[in-house]
Amino acid sequence: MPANILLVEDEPAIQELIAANLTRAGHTVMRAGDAETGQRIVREALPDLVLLDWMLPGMSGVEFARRLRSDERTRAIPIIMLTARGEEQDKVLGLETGADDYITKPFSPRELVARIKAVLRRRAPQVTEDAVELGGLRLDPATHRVTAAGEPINLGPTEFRLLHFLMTHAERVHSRSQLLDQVWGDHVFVEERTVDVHIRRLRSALEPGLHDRLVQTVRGSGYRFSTEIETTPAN
Amino acid sequence: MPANILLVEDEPAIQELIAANLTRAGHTVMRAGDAETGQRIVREALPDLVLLDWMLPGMSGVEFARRLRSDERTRAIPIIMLTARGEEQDKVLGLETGADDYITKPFSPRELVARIKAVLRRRAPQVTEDAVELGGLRLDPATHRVTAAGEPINLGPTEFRLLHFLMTHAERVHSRSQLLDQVWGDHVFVEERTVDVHIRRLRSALEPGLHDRLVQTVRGSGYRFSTEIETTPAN
DNA sequence: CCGCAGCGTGACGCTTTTGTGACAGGTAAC
DNA sequence: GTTACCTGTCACAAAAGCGTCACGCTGCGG
Repeated sequence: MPANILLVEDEPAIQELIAANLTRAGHTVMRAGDAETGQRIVREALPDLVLLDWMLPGMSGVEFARRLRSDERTRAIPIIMLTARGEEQDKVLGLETGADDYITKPFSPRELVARIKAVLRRRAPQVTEDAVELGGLRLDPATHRVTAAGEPINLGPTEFRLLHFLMTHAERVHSRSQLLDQVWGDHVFVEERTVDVHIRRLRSALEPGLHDRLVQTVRGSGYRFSTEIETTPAN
Repeated sequence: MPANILLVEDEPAIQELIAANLTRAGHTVMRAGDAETGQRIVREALPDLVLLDWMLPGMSGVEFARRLRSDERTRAIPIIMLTARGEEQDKVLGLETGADDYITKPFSPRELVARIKAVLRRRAPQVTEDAVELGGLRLDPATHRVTAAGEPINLGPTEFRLLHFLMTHAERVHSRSQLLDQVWGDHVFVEERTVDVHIRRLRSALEPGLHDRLVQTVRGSGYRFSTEIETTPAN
């Protein structure tokens, strides 16, 4: 679950260290060396989370947090306070000012990443996806199961996502490039023909000669999931 | 949302004051003047929440909290610490020991009731304390026992909690990070792969080749407890 | 009937994910 | 103290998927 994180920290060495760890964890990091810069970035970029040093030149972290909370657009942005040992009594104040969590320096990179994850998840409660039932097939994201007339069908992760997408966008034709974007993600780079191979694997996993017809080829365009089985002209 | 609340407070006047307010808010209040009495009540009555004075004769509040957390049955009970001004640095210690919140004396009755409500709501998705019976396995939180066809199965605390969660949320796939949150707790930071190890220990504790199949791996997603044994594709 | 572009298919290294055994602390009971 | 668990974390082994390729088939326009 990658996020845009604003790091407000005046100490360059610490800033660098933290940023490196966050990047390695898959997050995008924006940096600010002082509160003013931080505020500007917040307004312009609307980060998903703010990592905020307690001691800042010019404006204290608490004041920074207070301003974030007073603006409607930035009110919901989670804040994690960074405090040094010996400022511990301030943690309490930090929490009361509206920080969602705090970490005492020095901290382990793992703890930092874990707390970020926890805060982000707390803010964005997971949406439970509903099961799809179509053409005698049933696909349930919650249990990660696919069944045809009660009989379980074993699919690999990619096949599962592929079928899920096709079923939730049934009757529509999707080009290989569309499928790559939606199922693989728009950041990955794989051959378009790879889609063909997974379609094949998906078909052979479904009951051959029966449900595999639900996954149809549209020559020159792409693939489609359809409950209307194509009639093979008996010529 | 009325609750059974245990109040551990040695000062009679304060005890009386708090109890009156809680009762007026619709809660049931049990009182203890010292830690020993408190512990006994906790074990016997399993309150929904513990209001815990920081300074206690005999045993500190932190020690009290620690013991609560170390017992399987009382682990999930939320704790709110009561601290006097000037003990503020201890708040941090209190939080880190496992308290869910803290309140500084003197406090307003309204604040107290509000915080109680907040903590209870946060803990709201309480798992049932009833025995679970599923797939030939029986797990009883009350007696802390697991049996398969009458035969007892020995599990460590973590394995027990893990199995308990999986069984009470059967058929559903849980990612490692979800399991860490639900079984270990949000404030614990351990490697995700630790889940794997405990799954393995859990499996090998269950009857090999038989009940261990109930704990299933969903590659790329996580784990699942299911009575529907996965069909191994007969290739 | 031919050629060509599009698609199906089987095979094959390779990477990622998961299982497993071992180990160093830590804790509670003794 | 000592003993017997638990626990979290490794490193390594095993397994399962994945992406690509080469080749063969198919349908369509000439």
